[in-house]
Order: sequence, then C-alpha cells, then structure tokens
Amino acid sequence: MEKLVKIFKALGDKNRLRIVKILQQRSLCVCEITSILELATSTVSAHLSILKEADIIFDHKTGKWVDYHLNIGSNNIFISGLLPLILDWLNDDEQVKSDREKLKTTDRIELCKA
Amino acid sequence: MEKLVKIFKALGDKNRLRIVKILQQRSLCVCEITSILELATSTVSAHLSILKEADIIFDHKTGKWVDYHLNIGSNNIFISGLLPLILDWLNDDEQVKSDREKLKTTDRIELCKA
DNA sequence: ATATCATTTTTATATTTGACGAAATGAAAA
DNA sequence: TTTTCATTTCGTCAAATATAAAAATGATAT
Repeated sequence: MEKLVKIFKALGDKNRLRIVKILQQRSLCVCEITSILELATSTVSAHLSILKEADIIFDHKTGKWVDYHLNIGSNNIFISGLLPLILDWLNDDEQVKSDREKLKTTDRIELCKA
Repeated sequence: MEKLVKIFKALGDKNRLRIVKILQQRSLCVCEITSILELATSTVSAHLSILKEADIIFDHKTGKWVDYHLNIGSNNIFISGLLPLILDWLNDDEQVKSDREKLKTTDRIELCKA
C-alpha cells in the first residue's frame, strides 16, 4: 500500500507529470529538463528523485550527464499498469504539446555549456 | 492536466486509498467509514470531499445518511482507466484485509445511534 | 414546531511539500 | 593533480495538506 501511495503522490504534481510526458519522447538529462520546465536545477533534481524513488523513472550516467528514462517494462505491477495509461493520456494537453515543441529544439551540447 | 493531477493527488493518500478499497465492497455512509478508519468525522468528510471532487466517488442521500459510491462506469477517461486497476490491486494488502474484516461486522443502524 | 442526529463547514494547528540559492559532490577534462 | 561542470544536498521560506474540535447545516422524527 505504501508503495502505491508513493507512486500516486509522485504523479500528483503538475511538474512531475510534465517530466513524465517529455521523457515519453526520449530520455533526457537534468539540464534539458530544467530548460524546458524553467525551474531551478535543484528543484528539477528533487522532482526526479521523487519519480525515481517511486520507480517511475530510472537514471543512467553517460559521460558527465545523468540520463533519466521512463521505466517502461518495469516489473513493478503498479508501474506496468499505470505507465501505459499515462502514455496515452494528455497527448493533446496544451502544456504537454508546448513542452514537446520546446524539446524539439533542445540540444544537450549547446544547452549545457551555458 | 489539472484534472489528472487532482485525481493522482486524491489517490496519493493512505487513508483515501483505504476508503476506495472499502467502497469496493459496498457503498457506505460517513459514519461507517469513520468507524473503520478510526478518524474524526470531520477528517473523513474532508477526505470524501477530495475523492468526490476528483470524480472518484459520488454521493447519494438515503434517509438521513449520505451514501458514498465508487464511480465505476464513469465517463471520465482517467477514472475509467484507473479504477479497474485499483480494484485489482491491494486486495492482499494487510491494511485492506483488516479494514474489510471490520466492515463485515459493521452495521449502520447499530453504529450510528451511538 | 422542535428536537435529534448525520454530515459539512469553520477554525486552529502541526506536518509536509515545492521552490530557490548556495554549498557540496563527484566524475571528466585539461 | 587541478579545474570544470552537471548534478545533488542543504537550509530556508511560503504554501498546501491532514487532522481534530467546535459550530453550522439540514433533513428526519417526535
């Protein structure tokens, strides 16, 4: 029960749902996500930690970046039930569409040297 | 998006999940739920209001009681996707089992005259 | 009409949460 | 090794949330 509560809590936040919906497009490093959400790096990092703790995403170091991935194919029964629904939902949402537009022109190399 | 956030927020609380899982057995009035959760009536009423606002449950007056029902068969695409999953989940959870045991011996008439 | 009683609303308090900037971390590059 | 730089952790603040007691509501029963 605690595990499911943690998952719903993690999903019950606008900015964390935005993160999930852009990670649906491709895996991203913290600075890319930060640039799209326009929040402080530390704030984004905290959100990612909550999503990771709930098993919704996982991370993988590549070079000096930490890549975050949606945990598609998780063994967690809650996650494997919920993620497909969330992937289907909100694709017409204005916020999601605008975040994804921004993502198209987001280049990690350019972005993170700032 | 706000609507989905509201739903996940509503589900991201132990006591509200407990309520959903006992309403799965049958519809219940506030005093029955209060007796099972062992929380103040006003607290339970607040939780029910949050679940109702999220469209997860609905209420129906019968006599002097207000009956709360799970919103099975809702037109809300989020609810109709999520509720079946939640109905499947947690049925082996200790808290859920113990709440349901308690529910078996809960009689509205006896209970609410106290 | 009045009293009763389930429920909701109000008020108050304690805890949790989301946000940011600054400092710490840790790994890659120089 | 030292510097650089993406990321995390820490300290703090404001806002939101969970809880309960008390007061208000509203409908039923006397």
